[in-house]
Amino acid sequence: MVQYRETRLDASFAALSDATRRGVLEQLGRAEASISQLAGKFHMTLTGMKKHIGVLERAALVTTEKAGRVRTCRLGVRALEAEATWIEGHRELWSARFDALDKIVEHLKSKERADARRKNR
Amino acid sequence: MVQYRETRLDASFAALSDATRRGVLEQLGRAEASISQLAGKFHMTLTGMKKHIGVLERAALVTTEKAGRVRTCRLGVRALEAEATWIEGHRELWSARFDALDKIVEHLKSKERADARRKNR
DNA sequence: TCTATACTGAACCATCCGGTTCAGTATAGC
DNA sequence: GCTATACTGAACCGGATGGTTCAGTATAGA
Repeated sequence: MVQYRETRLDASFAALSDATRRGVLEQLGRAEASISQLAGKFHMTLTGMKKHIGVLERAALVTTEKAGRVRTCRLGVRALEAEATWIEGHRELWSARFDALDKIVEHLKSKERADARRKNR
Repeated sequence: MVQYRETRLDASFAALSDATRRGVLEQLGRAEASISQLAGKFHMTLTGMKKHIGVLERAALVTTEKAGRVRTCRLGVRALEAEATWIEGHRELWSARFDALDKIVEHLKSKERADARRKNR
């Protein structure tokens, strides 16, 4: 039996799974932008881009603010923090296993070398 | 104009966007397991779990090997490496911005304090 | 006031997703 | 050889996704 309900992570990883949205994040990392600017840059209709922004906003990766006609998009504060934490937590698991594997391989190699020396004597 | 085609990342983030699959990764971090064992643990049909494993395998997060009737699943070597790299690369961007923000806030605060002192004089 | 711009929302479409059932194949063990 | 187990594959289902068009509202600026 396993606990598996972390909807915030669901939303963010889903948001990150689209190359256009990762591109938007990259873009917003350089400078804030309006929806129509982003739509232009990614060759997409305004409506299409607005949907992407909606996804990023729901995942709290982006925040937006409307002034007059223009909605300006910015990177969300604390964005990617939870995701990085999750991944790093699990990388530790992996790393431990790799280290163990490395040691075994190293051990085998040194044994091999010893055997070779013995043979050449 | 922006480059946005990195299908490997697409696949992994999509794989990670499902809580069941994240659970499976966690589980496989503790011990390797057969598909039916995983299916049992996550209250799902064999077929359903097999699909999840397929997704994880295509994202190279998991590898499997069939011996006799049983297909054993293990964490993939180098799993999560690319994903962590991407996220960390972008967190740097964020961090830089946060640091800048922190400085501004700090500046405003100290100014506020100075104003308060001046007023109280 | 008129017009161009910027967004918003509804509706539609094809495709994918998470899950199922059901029918099949292959192997372990008596 | 028989049977239970473990997987595989096809087909189906409802709902989400990524995109569009079209029609609307609101605001900036001449």
